[in-house]
Amino acid sequence: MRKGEQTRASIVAAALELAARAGLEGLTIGALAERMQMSKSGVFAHFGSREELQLAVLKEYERRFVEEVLIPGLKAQRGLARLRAIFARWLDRTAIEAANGCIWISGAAEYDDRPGAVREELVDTIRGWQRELSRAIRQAVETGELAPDLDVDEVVFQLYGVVLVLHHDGRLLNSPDALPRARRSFERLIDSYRARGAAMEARPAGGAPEARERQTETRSAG
Amino acid sequence: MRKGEQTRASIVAAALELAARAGLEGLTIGALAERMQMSKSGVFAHFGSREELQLAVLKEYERRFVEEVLIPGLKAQRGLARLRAIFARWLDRTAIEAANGCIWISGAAEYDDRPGAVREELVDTIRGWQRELSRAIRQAVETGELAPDLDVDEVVFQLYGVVLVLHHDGRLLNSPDALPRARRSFERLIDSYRARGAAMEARPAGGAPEARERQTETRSAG
DNA sequence: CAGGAAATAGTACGACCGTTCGAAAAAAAC
DNA sequence: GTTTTTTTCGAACGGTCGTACTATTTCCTG
Repeated sequence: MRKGEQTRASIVAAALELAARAGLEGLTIGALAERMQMSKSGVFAHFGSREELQLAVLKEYERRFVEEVLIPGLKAQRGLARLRAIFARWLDRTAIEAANGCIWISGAAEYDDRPGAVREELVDTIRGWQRELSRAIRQAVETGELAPDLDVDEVVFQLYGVVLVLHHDGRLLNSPDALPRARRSFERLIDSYRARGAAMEARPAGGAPEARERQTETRSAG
Repeated sequence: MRKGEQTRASIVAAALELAARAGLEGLTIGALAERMQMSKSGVFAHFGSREELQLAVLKEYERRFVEEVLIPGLKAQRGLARLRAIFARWLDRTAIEAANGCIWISGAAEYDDRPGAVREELVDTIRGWQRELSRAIRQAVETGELAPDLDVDEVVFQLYGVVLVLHHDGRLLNSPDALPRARRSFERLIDSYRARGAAMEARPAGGAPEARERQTETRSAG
């Protein structure tokens, strides 16, 4: 049964590239089969339905996203440094995707009105990512680097907006300035939320009120 | 030749509603004919091709957008008041579209990789709208309400991001807080670009982390 | 090297798509 | 009221889609 899983994985990888360009809804079994140099039914047999294929693509996309954006970002020191690291990687990835396309963003447009398993998976995934962002922001508040009275969800909202417009301008309008603008927008945003006055540098360890961090707990609904 | 134009106009109006939900790419002549209680070929004859239908929808959408957002906004006094009026109407319209869908935004995802007349029309229209935004911002600089050294295109970039994430969160994630968050994000953004005092020393952003005062209350999360 | 299981190919079906074409119906012109 | 133009219809075509079903090939194991 080893060959099957191997083939399936390479099909998903190819599907990921096709879906990045044409969207999850534009992903077609025929085109995928042609790209794999397989028959339609040969590809189909690995998933049983197109929807299952789309879900597999969505899960693989998330896996790579976490691997490329979140995991490396968690190596930075918790607080503003980590938030910066995560967001910088997110921006870089989105900018690269200006050549391909982000299936979360295209999927948001495709499935915002289309109920079903794909939409649910997409919503759950994006909510999960926003939860990770919230955590990073909250930690930057706890370290005293960001203002204690900020609205965490609103910061997430604004950060997401920066990424969306980066994708929009970079991909539809072919704006070469989009990436530096997104970076400056982030800095300006964070700057407006900086804690004022006392204690610019906080010490995570020592007499900190909260418990020790757990780096392995990245997702709640695994 | 009067009946024809009349029918065509009502077809375009119906197509606008269908396209708002399913996207320009999901707009189908069969579904449109059914909604109009006409035959497929009867609908088709008014446009000659699907692409021409999509272009007609795009143009009608822009006409309504200008009529509902830009024109009323121009009645406000030029400067920050006008910018506020325009953006407020834009947000309201986008929030309403959380129930339907904005074909500029869905179209951006659908056509960012698909060359053709529809994409060109979409890009031209959006660029035109961004140009109107630029003008309103520039006027607010000229009146002395916004900082003279701001990057107009970057403000447009950030404003567009707010609208995109409003649409995203409101429509995909069904977030009820999206609209007030978008409004506060706008106020915070504008506030960070306010002209400070009289002609002060010219120091662009980069240093001076303490230059801004906090006057918007961020803790009013209701 | 067998034999059974897993993986792939081939073919066909029904549904929908945009589009074409000629006839019927409706509207406008005279 | 008749003629001419415009508008609408109905049927059909070629194409692509996801999927089912049946062979055939390939792989793994005893």
